[in-house]
Amino acid sequence: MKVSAKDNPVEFPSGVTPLNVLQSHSGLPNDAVAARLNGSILSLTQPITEDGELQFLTFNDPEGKEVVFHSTAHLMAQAVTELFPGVKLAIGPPIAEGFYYDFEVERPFTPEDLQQIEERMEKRANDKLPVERFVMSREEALDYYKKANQNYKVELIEDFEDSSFSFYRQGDFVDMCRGPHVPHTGYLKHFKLLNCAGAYWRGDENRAMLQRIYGVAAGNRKELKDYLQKLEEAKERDHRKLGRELDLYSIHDEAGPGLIFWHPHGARIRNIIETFWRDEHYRRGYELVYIPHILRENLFIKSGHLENFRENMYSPMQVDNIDYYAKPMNCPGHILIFQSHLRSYRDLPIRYGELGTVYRYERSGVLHGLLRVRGFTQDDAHIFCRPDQLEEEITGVIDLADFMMNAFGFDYRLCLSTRPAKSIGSDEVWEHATETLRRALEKNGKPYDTEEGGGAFYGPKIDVLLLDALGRTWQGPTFQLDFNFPERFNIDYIDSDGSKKRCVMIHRTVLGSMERFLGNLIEHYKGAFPAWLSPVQIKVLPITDDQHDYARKLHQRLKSENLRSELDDRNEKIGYKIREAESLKIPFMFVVGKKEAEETTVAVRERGRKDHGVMSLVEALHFVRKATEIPRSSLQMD
RNA sequence: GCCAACGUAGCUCAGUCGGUAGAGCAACGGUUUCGUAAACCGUAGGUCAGGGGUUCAAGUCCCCUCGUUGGCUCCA
Repeated sequence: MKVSAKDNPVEFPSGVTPLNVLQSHSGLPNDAVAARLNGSILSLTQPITEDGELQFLTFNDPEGKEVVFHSTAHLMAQAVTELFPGVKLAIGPPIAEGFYYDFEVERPFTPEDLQQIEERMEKRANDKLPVERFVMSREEALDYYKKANQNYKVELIEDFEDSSFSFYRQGDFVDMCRGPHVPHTGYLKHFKLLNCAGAYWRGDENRAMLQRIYGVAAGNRKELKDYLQKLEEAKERDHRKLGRELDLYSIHDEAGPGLIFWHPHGARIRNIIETFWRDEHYRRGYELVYIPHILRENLFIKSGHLENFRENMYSPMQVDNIDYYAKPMNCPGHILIFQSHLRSYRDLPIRYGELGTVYRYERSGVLHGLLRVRGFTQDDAHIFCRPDQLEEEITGVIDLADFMMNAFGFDYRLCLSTRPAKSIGSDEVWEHATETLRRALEKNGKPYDTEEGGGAFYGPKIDVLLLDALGRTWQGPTFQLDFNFPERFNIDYIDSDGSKKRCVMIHRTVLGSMERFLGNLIEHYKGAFPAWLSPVQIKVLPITDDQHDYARKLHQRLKSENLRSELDDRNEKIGYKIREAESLKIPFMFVVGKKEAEETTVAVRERGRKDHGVMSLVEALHFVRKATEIPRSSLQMD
């Protein structure tokens, strides 16, 4: 049998293991955790029976990482099995940043349990128990798990058609698993259990609630430390913490959970973004509209919201014996405006935009700061167009979203979601629409992912996933094609031949919602907003009382230049004022002492310990202007 | 909604065995007039989330409700 490793073909007897190869060759990674042969991933101890090129995988390869995560999940399950006799095992897969395992136990795990489990894991890792693969027939496997009273495993087997199943054994612990795994538990050195939580069996809320333990593993001590540090940094960036510290917003038990109160500084940022948003939409041929917040029941019957979205809607209020609902979406309102006239093919496309506030009932357990709320303002728009305009419109929307993401410094990924199992409309229409989206994406040139079956029931969509400064992704803007509303509402236009034709409708946001976007933005910038967004751009800091007159005049001058300035004329030392301005993340500080007042100059300090020295007023204004400029797109207007 | 943990001053947090509420910062009043990340002295601030129970006595133990946090499910 011929196996080549590192472009070095060597004959090996059939049944050689990657570990053998590793030991008989120099120059191969000594930290390999698994191998790849002809596209499939192998344990290092798995005998090779076919020719091919052998590659070794370390923790730095995605597949190697997965193997380590998975093996660590097994190690944890072993520890839990030993410490909690009678525990039932469910599943324990690797996930993007670690692993988890679901258990059914007598009582939920406590933080002390986690520590104990972790200690037991370390012990078993030190034992360097060999991890051995073996196979049982379907009947043997079923019998084995039935006898062991492991009903979740029994259910898993019953759901598969396979005639045999692979198992892994380490010490006394056995788990059914596809593998592959590390050769022995001594490979697992750097791991930490993070938290435990309830999780439904198979994600179904009607089924048993199991206890899930999450953990993380790393290739070495430093990587583990770095990962834990990243978690700490995420805490420092948390928009709920910064929102309070920077006095941006609050939520009140008294008023209701999930409802946001924007304080002056938070409102200031939101206002800047909204003005920016409106200007850009007018520039791009959108018309902005306003619609009421409560609408009659019949409209939501017609739209299908009461049928499909009722559980997310607030209970109705009765007026003159008719039910009115707070709107959970803006589309029905925009459709009514569209339908207030007969529309010609020449009128299209019509783009109605609105910063439209909607109310949705969200289950109490899902609320989260600004990111998941019950009342929020979507940067919504609905585009009504002819089928032949669809591609150009989508292209325009992608371009607008790109502009927005760049303006706020977000990197992003695009994702195309196709037809889900439960959906309306003909295959032909779906195919055409999906292809149109795909063409627009191709033309755009940026890479994109495809999520098969991820679309809405009424049409395919493109999602924009924001990547923040920590590399975390957030669901942001979304563009959805809709075949449902045009049918339900008979949204038509008169074509050039005088016949009625059905419109195509696009729902889109380019930020997501103001609340969620602001939340993302706070975390992205760690509260240190660029000057154009900063609620306060300049703090004027007189050194002693003698400069108060000059400082006040300076502050007034800055305000008259449309700069957002605040004056700190409290009786405090300059170090104290600077410290506070720094912690409030104000971009510029104009320090004025005796010298500056006499010479009509300012000592300019920039956020982050940068002293730019003394400047004339004109210079200082010029300096600040560059940073406070509002981004504009270089549109080719025709 | 479900599982778990948590809820003490505006914020961050102490509070032992059940014995009657504490610090730092912030606020307020003074003193100080100061050159790039915390001057000094003083004052005030609490229905210990809310309600019920056990007890001679509850921030502390038990139950219920509300809220928050981490997950599950769902989503902008």
